[in-house]
Amino acid sequence: MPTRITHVNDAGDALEPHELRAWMAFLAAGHLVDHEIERQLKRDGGLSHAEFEVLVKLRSAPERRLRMSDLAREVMVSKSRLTYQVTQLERAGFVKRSGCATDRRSVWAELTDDGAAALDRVRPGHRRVVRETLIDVLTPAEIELLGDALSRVADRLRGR
Amino acid sequence: MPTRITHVNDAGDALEPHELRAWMAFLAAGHLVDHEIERQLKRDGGLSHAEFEVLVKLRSAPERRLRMSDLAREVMVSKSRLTYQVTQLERAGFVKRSGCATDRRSVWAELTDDGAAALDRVRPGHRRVVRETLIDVLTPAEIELLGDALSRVADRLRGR
DNA sequence: GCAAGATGATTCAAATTCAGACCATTTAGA
DNA sequence: TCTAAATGGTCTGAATTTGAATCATCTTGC
Repeated sequence: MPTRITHVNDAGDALEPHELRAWMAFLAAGHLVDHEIERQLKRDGGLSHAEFEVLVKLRSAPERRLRMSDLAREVMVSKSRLTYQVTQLERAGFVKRSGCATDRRSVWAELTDDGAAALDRVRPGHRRVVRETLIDVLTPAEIELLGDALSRVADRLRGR
Repeated sequence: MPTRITHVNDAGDALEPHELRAWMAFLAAGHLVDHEIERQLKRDGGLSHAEFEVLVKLRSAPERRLRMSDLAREVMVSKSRLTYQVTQLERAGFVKRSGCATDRRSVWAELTDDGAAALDRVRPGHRRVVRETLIDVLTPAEIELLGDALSRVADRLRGR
């Protein structure tokens, strides 16, 4: 047990050593892992991580397409940022936009065959990086617990 | 290496459900927590997260100052990005640059009193967000394990 | 049926980030 | 000592991101 705490952990209190360590590790790991991911995707397919995420979400969507705003929510980017990214992906021929019949405000973003192919090209390397940087460094128990804990963290924040 | 492999987790193989879950949670939690952090710092002190990190590192450095490149390494930011950020912070009066006597290539970035004050202003809110979004959502055991596991992940990547 | 407000998406200018070129030291080696 | 390579920082132009404003289309309540 660490030093005995005599008062309640009120919001705003300094973090305790263990908490601070977890926070700093969380930050650093996030930074570093993302940096590796970004590097690999750029090198193997000229994609940014966000663009990759867009393609991934589209691939697993029904009919390989999603409305812009749903896509933005999935990938967790702002609408204006998504507009830009999809424009880039469209320019590359990986995504195609089309109007939505039932709601003429919305726009479908649909994965093209070229987009699917691009995804296939980078995916093996992507998986390798995910393994090498994160998964293979953790024990099965840690993977389990990390999944539980961070899912809870994410779920909390989504419901805001 | 045999080419006969059918189920071994060779690099490049699809992630298993548990692994995928951990990976997605890691990504999502990182995104969402950082978003909250960014929001609070911007609102309470007009600082970006990276700028805040710069001030934090400087505060705990001897004489409240660091050389630009050491600072960049600490904050895990590219040199050119740090140059920009420090220029902004200097403009705001939170940091002061000065030449280094022993190595005339280097530049000291030093935290000013105004910078320290700015830090004091945003810190309580910052801690609150760290608690609310991450720490308070985890059990002590999870905090412990998260710290261990992600420190290992980060350490691995630093040594590249 | 219709005005007020919500929603979906894009646009614009300003701010930030990136990668690489560049300049001035410093360091190492022959 | 001289020179080539390494290091520390900045600068530049292009790319990206941000946040607010805008536009068009739904939705709601009356």
